[in-house]
Amino acid sequence: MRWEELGDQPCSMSRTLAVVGDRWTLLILRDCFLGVRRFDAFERRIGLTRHLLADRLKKLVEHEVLVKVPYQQKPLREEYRLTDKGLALHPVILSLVSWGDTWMADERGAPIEHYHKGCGQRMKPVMVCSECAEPVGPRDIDARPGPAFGEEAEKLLAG
Amino acid sequence: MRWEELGDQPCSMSRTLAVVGDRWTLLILRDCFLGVRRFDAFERRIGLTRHLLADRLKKLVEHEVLVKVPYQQKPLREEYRLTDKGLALHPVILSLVSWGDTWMADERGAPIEHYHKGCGQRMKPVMVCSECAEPVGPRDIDARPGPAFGEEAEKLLAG
DNA sequence: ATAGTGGGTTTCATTTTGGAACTTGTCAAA
DNA sequence: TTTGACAAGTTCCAAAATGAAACCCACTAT
Repeated sequence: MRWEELGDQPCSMSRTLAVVGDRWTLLILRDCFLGVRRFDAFERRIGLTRHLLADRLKKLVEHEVLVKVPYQQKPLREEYRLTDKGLALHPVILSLVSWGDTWMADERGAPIEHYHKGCGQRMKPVMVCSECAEPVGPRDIDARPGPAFGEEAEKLLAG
Repeated sequence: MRWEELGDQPCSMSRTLAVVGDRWTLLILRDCFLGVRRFDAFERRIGLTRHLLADRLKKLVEHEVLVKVPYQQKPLREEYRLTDKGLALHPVILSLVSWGDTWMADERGAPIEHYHKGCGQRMKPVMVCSECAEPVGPRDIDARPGPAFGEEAEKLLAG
């Protein structure tokens, strides 16, 4: 299976990964949430080649995760900003960072500390249920195929 | 920058991506959370080549996200199970799936529906602050470099 | 006139991936 | 007793993606 086919799977995770499931793309998005907007800033901070950076930014714009917004005319210069669709990826970034803080830190602890502006305390993100607000763990969720789950995909459940 | 260097960055996200930042790896983990444990089951469900599957599983075992557990002798057969470190990736998988449900679904809706066993209702995962339990959005977090943030990395903040 | 900046594109060698066949140890059926 | 199947890989080769470096273009500042 190739990249493009991934997006056609009857699985939300496959479809998500078809858009952001790439280490460079996720690092670009991390920087977007930190306020980075320009081509050369991404290049310097992330250390990827211009070639790939141009390609990944183009794909993110095609998928409407980022938009190009002019910030100057003569010569035309555009910067990349998160759309609502892009901003909605915040929990993804947050959970990746949080896992790294907990499981991949060295003896000095997490490189970046996160403070919640609302309560002022140092925090970790926690996943809860939208309906009852209780924390959700790996065994707390029942996944049932809905109407959009194709028939040909049913057989995979058996496998 | 190559894969391996990524894990040496003073950034929890880079370190996380050095372990799981790969579309196949994330699809393997999705299946792990659905209870898949065997080589050929991963192969059939995900549709990746055995070559890559073997490579990705080996890396996940090296990083202690999965463990190999024998389930039969003569001939020896082993299955892959999530460790505590692996189980801790649940919020990552959940947030990826949830984003896909919201932003990549077709007109028929999400392919899989998620029910919270605790309250029985159809749910979405929500990120909240560990300290005050309020939902956290992109603008609600203040990221400050901690003691483990290297000096050479400070300059990136300016860029 | 020269150098610098921002945002790329081109070229080409090196890596990674996809696809398919082959391996090893064991059991079960014809 | 040959044949086939299963599970979990490994090997081989062609095709695709990546990394490094150079090049391009429209401006601006010195």
